[in-house]
Amino acid sequence: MEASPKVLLEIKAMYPQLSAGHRKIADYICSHPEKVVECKVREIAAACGCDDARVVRFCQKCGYAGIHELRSSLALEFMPVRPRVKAEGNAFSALKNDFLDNNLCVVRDTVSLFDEKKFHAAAKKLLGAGRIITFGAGSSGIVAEDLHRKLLRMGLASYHSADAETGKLAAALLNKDDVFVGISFSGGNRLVLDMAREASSANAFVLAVTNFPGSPLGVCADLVLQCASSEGAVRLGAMSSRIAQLLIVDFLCVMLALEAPERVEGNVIRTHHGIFKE
Amino acid sequence: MEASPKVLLEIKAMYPQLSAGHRKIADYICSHPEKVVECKVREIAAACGCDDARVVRFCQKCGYAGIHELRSSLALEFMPVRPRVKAEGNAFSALKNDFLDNNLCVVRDTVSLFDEKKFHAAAKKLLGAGRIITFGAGSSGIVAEDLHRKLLRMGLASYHSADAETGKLAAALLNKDDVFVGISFSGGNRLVLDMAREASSANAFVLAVTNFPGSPLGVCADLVLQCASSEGAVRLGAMSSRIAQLLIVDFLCVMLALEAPERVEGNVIRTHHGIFKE
DNA sequence: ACCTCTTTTGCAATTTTTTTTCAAAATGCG
DNA sequence: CGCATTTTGAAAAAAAATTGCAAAAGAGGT
Repeated sequence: MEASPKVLLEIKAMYPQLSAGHRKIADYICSHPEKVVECKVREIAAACGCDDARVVRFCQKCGYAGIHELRSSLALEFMPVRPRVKAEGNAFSALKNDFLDNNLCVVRDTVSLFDEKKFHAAAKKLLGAGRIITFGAGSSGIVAEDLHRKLLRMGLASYHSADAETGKLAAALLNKDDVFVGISFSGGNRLVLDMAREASSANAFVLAVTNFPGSPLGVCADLVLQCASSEGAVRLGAMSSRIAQLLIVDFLCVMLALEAPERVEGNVIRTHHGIFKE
Repeated sequence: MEASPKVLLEIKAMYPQLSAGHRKIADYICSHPEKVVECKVREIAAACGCDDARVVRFCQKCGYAGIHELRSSLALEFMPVRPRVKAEGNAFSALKNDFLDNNLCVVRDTVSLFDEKKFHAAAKKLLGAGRIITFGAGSSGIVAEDLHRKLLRMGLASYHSADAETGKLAAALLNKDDVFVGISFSGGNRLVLDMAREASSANAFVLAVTNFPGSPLGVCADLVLQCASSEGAVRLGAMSSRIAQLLIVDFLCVMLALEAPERVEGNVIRTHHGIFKE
């Protein structure tokens, strides 16, 4: 899997500023970039059901002088020989590469740990839940909040409080049809743990998202979704763990959407329409 | 080391059958293949000290209909094949692969847009700021909160409120040494925009994190850090955009740490110690 | 809902680029 | 040296890309 060429990224970034007709061209180009190189304007226009003038104007709107400039910019991105001058291994690009590698690694490792049975079970539990409480401390808190938001969006009775005391109170009031989702990198955070135990003794189902299934939280949970941790050279706050946790939340939502498509239909559509209004 | 493109090998193979004038063109093309893509016939001819007709005839002699065919054949050699066919497996692993690809793509694309000057400038502004306010609506809100946390951790005077009214009030009270960080996928969210404008007219520095530099937020900002958008097959809420935004926040923090190591020393240690307590 | 002002669009004209034609010059060959 | 073939550049022709313009569509403000 390759990174997309900058030219296409730029075009995608222009999307909101484009008219419907121009968007059609943008779509076509992004999904068939090779056509830009091998076809004449006329043919691209035909494929997009419009006049050539529109294609040319599209190029101009995207900052190119015309089709020729777009063509060569696009093609040149792939030409390896290009400026040997790029031999510069400057500090910034080295840093960038480290950062990239580190994050790619987290994504790959976390996804590779995805387990069908566990996600399936988690999705089922959540969909059948009476109430759901999500909680995480520190950086994991924002992940908990994100999950909460997504659950709400699907019409599930989710609750989230950043305040541990309030959350603990709420957790104690859960019952056996309910689910508590605890998120913690280490699985050892006291606030999350207390809440999980509270929920557990109220007979609620405890779902844990953590890097360490053998941690106190993992042990106390009924089901653990595991993140991969990466020991990046640069470690500053909880950088990559948050991303791994979010990947789990995202994938969990994909599973929810598959199990209960009716809950998302409307939302997906609404999201699509709303993309450019947020 | 890369294999030479077929087109060039073919040209080299034609060498013995070429006239002196044509050999000159062949040499030129083989040593500057990118020129074929980016230059007009006229320019290539000039570089070879001949008329354009000769260049066209050269192309024809090599078996191409004209310069256009040579151009596209050459460029196409480098364009990634688009088979896009993914290895089969069960439905779950297919889904997993899609999900993985999509996320790897977001990471790669976003990192590829990292611009040294911009990050440097952003880091400098933040370090020199009197006060900092971060804000994002919806999913971007959690990113804003995450950034806020990290800034605080470095001892910077950051402020964040999830409530737009309060935030707007705070933004209006900024002054020229202060920074407002607005985060929005589309760059068109009204709440973020209002706040950014408020901050802007108070003469604060406006830093935007958005996928669309040309959006209202991007335009109103003094500096834009751009995320890459991905057309995931699965689009549910703002999945990948959040991750792209977090990558930017993370990298920004790496830059801050580089520019002002003294601000992190203590914290990094504290963080390391605290990992298993969270 | 209505009107104004801006943007988008297709057509046709224009300009630019590529290709072909043609006659002169060069080259090969006996 | 002279004929046949190839190569060449200038200019004509064709093709492709771009621009101007007026009509249509859309956005924004009453």
